[in-house]
Amino acid sequence: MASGTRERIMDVALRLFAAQGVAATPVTAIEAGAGLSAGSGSFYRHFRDKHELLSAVLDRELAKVAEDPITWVRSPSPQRPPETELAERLGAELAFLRRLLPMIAILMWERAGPNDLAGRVRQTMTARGIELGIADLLLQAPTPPVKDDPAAAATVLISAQLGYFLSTEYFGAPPGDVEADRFTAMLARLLVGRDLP
Amino acid sequence: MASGTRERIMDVALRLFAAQGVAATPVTAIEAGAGLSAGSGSFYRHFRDKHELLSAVLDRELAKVAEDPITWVRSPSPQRPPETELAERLGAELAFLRRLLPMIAILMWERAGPNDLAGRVRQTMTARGIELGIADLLLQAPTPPVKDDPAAAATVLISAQLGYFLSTEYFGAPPGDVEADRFTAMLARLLVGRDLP
DNA sequence: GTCTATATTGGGATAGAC
DNA sequence: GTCTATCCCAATATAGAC
Repeated sequence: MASGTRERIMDVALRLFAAQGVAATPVTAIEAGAGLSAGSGSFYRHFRDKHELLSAVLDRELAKVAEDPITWVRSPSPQRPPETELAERLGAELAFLRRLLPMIAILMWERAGPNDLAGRVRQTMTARGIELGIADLLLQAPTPPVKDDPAAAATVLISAQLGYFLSTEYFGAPPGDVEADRFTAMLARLLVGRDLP
Repeated sequence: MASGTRERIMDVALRLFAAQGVAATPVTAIEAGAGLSAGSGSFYRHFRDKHELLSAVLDRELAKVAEDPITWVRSPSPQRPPETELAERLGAELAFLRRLLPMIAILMWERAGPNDLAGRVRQTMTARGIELGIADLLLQAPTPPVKDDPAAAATVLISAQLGYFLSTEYFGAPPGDVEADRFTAMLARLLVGRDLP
């Protein structure tokens, strides 16, 4: 089918937009990447302009991410220590953020844009339970600080994950060159607060 | 002095670059903002091209930030509980990040660029003790997790700060709408781990 | 639906007068 | 050191043949 072209255009655009920004990605490059002739306006048979393309790409991607469940082990052995379970969940969450990365990258570039990109991405992150789904797990092993203010604890958790992720992606390395496993393990340990004085 | 123009150009450029990105900021806009005639090439009497301007702006800004000490209370009353002191220090750190914001924003936009922007900003953040200066404070009140792996704990700390900050700046709101004080207080509490089971 | 060709604009950069 | 004027190119978008 010839209208797979539209899909191919969106695939390429997502990749290029994320890699170099919307402004820095000429339509000609998108055409080339989609197997069309570089200077031809063939692109415009499929989208009115670049902005419409951007919208379409984001909608499709957000929809995909929204469908695709976070794959983490749904506590198969319910007797494991809570910090282990939490650490695993945190790892899955980092992977989920990695899926969102292209959109986050675009968001950074298009901050000033007319579309409410921030809102749209934020909504997906929220809806996917990145924010709220956490709180209930925290409540499984609540240390006093967490019990006092679960929302703040969840904020610390999400912030740490997001910061670690963005630092790795944008600065090329995690803060302090600590690998992901070590990071999530520590974060889980601090939240669950086992071995204490 | 007429060569204050160069400084004015850099001032305007920093603002515009941070607000809308380098690519989206035409030289004409910079000229206009600096009080020069919009279409004139007067800009080029001061900088060879936009890339040189970008470099100059970053260097100047990084130098400024490097000189300017983080203003936090250097433990005036040494008997305060460590989580209070830590919370204060975390607050000062957030303010410091806010100073770095324009450069972080530029970094996000210019990720693909030829200059090693990421490296330069990262170096400043590191040099300023954002990474290492933390560890010693942590050691003032080391909970077992922190004692076991101070580097990982520091990474959690920095990541949380960075994530909270970026989320606020780019998504328009902190994760979970928790204000800064509540956030830093919780982070400090989790790290210092006072009241425990 | 894709091509070649082209109109058109916006922005980077230079020339030369003042 | 700033101006006016201009060149040049890259990129958007369209026209019309196939």
